[in-house]
Amino acid sequence: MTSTPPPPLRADAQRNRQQLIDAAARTFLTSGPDVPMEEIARAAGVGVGTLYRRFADRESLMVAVAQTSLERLLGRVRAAVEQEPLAWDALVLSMSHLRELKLSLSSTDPLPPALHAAVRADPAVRRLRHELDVVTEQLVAAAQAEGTLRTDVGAGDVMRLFALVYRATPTPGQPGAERATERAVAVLLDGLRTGPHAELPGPPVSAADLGRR
Amino acid sequence: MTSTPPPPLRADAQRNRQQLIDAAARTFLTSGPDVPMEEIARAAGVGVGTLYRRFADRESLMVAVAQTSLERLLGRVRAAVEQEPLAWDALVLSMSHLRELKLSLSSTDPLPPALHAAVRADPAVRRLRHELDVVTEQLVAAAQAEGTLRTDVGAGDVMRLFALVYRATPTPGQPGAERATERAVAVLLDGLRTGPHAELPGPPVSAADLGRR
Amino acid sequence: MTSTPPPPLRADAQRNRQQLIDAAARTFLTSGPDVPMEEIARAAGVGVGTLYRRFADRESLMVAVAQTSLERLLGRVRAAVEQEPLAWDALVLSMSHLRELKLSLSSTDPLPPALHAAVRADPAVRRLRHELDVVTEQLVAAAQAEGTLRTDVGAGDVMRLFALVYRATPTPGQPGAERATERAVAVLLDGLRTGPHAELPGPPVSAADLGRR
Amino acid sequence: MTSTPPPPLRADAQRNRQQLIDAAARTFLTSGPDVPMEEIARAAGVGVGTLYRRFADRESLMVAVAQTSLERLLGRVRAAVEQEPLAWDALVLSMSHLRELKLSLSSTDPLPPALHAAVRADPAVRRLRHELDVVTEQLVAAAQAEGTLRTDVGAGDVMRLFALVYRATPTPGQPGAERATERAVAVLLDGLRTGPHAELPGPPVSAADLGRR
DNA sequence: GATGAATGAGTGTTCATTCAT
DNA sequence: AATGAATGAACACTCATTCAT
Repeated sequence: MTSTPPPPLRADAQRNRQQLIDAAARTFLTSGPDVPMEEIARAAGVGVGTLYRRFADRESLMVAVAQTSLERLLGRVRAAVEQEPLAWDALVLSMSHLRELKLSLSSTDPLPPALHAAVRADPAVRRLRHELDVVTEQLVAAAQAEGTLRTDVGAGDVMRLFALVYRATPTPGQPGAERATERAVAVLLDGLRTGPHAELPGPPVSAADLGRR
Repeated sequence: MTSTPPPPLRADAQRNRQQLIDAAARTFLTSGPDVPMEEIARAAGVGVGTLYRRFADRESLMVAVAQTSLERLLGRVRAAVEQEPLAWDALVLSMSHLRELKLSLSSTDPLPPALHAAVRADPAVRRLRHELDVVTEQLVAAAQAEGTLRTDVGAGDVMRLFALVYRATPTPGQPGAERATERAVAVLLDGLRTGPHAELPGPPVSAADLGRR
Repeated sequence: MTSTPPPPLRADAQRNRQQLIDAAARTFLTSGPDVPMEEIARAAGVGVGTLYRRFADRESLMVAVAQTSLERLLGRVRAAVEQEPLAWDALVLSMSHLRELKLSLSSTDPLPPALHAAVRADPAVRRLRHELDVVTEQLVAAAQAEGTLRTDVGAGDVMRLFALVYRATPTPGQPGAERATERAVAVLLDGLRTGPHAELPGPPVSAADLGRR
Repeated sequence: MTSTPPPPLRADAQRNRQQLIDAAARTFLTSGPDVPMEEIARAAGVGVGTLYRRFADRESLMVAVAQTSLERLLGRVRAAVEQEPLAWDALVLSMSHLRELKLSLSSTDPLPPALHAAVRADPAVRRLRHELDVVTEQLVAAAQAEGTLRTDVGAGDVMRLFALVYRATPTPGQPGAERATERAVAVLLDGLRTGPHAELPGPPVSAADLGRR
């Protein structure tokens, strides 16, 4: 309707907005995607009205949360690439950050279908998702080139496996659950490492394939 | 309060009850544990009133669904034990049935806490769960004895891994997703098979440990 | 619609019907006029279907209860007239039976308006009510003639006063409440007995006046 | 759980709250304690949501109504004490206000047991009720001292008698019913006034005894 | 700009009444 | 004729969203 994009928010408004997103992320994590909007507002220390001033509805809020999470993840993956000499280590470290992402990586989430679709359709999310795919593909290729990662898997296979395992971790997590998740990841890594493995059915799944469903 | 247990249902009511449970299982699967009760009733081809006549509330319905699923799973696991000469194959086959079970294995599910607790507290569920634990422990021990399963994992580790992987499969599942899940399982199996693996953190997780959280 | 009145019920059906009415009376008393029909049926030891075969709906059932109660009351009043030499005593004894009548004397009851109206409109109830009015008027006149009852009250005044006092008695009644009701009645009687009383506002209220509202 | 009591309501909300209570009182009076909440809301000119924002459920609403009514009654009783030179007159005037109170004096009401209990358990109601008891006891004692009230009754007897009589008055009340109630009260007063009365069964009932059941 | 009050649609659950067995 | 299963309308209560202050 309006032809001018909204002007960038003033610094304090920007900060304010980010606080809302953080509160929402936290609240979604602890109480699921159905939490009353009022609870989110309360967690952010503002009234519902204020929340709605920034985000038209639950959908836009969730999209914003997803954007933020993906940005953060992407940053961490890039940092891992910088810091870890071995691509395998960078890959494992990167994937470990999926854990905090339950809400944003749409392929792994039991979001109500409408929300799911909205998140996936958001341009910023798509762009971030694409960048993440690219970096992960590079990492996977590098790890395979250095001989640490089995060569019959694609970035899609890897992402999916980690997403599945991390997804069920109960957020606050008692020590027992933490340990159990670590063990599951370790088994997974043994299955992914170069070695004497059985043949996998079908061709490797690329990062792009993942999103295609 | 009442001294006589309710008499067994009339044959038609019994059939009807099972239809409701099946419809509920299907509907929970496709639309999550929050589906309107009315939708479940519709899926079963009855009015809400009928649904409520059989099940006092959503909770009892879900408990009934869990019981049924667990019974079915247990039956299949036992059949697998009978049929497969190799414990490894029996174990893999057994676990593959977890796929249809998203709702009943409480340790793997994002049920609203109240429902979750109700399911876990139900005596019949507890009993079935226990029997399942026992059989799985035996299977795991047998597979380790025959040298196919790595010896540093427990039945809890195995159940959890399969539950995680199967859980995310969108039930009706397009071919692409099917294939991706098969590949994920295959990688997992490579991680579980006896072989040159990295050391796992902590002691094996038993089936009972799983339920303990 | 049908031009022939229903044939009198067979003896056993008649008995059956009366059992239903008694169960209903008991249940209305203990659980109010809104008790689920199913509970009434259970109290009578039959299925709801049977209840509905005899009484088209809650309304007819309540009318039947009212009829029965009024009949019983009328019988007792007549017996009191026979037995008590003093009209005053007969009156007091008669009125004491109002206590069991909470549901039938429409003028004293917080029935839902629809039920209230239905009961009052029923011809049998009207007839019984009228007979009761007649007898009470006679009793009142006799008591005034014998000099025991103050002469500026009508049968309507008397009935209303007793109805009010008895109405609040909690049905199962702990001893304390019983005693309190007895005391209230005694004060009332002191107000009704011939003696040095203040003048009452307006003319005496007849039994017929009572029903007129 | 919360360490800060809710802040006082904004002025408009305060007004609104009172309107809701008044509407509820009126509606309970005319349509019984089971009226649809929606009807109460409509009577107050607001949506159901607004009603529920102020009162968590029917219970809290009824408690609020009871509080308000008791407060009003207490105020009137105290005013009567101030204004009437004769304790007898103050007592009669006080009691006449019970008429508007059907819902709050729990000992006289056919509320569903759960509501009844909730009202009685409310601390504010208990306190008001206690204050009312105290004042009434004083009034009764004064009237007995001045020789107008018979000495063998307690405040509990008096309160109960008036409550009974006033309770049945249909609130909007046609002239006939008004008059009939006045006559009933007059008879009652004749029974309570000092004079040649029959002996009452048992000891006087105090105000506290009333609440004890 | 922020707040929280108001709205009303949506869903769980109950129960009067009907009807197949 | 008796039973109790099925139906659906009705009501309590919740919460996303809008709007007056």
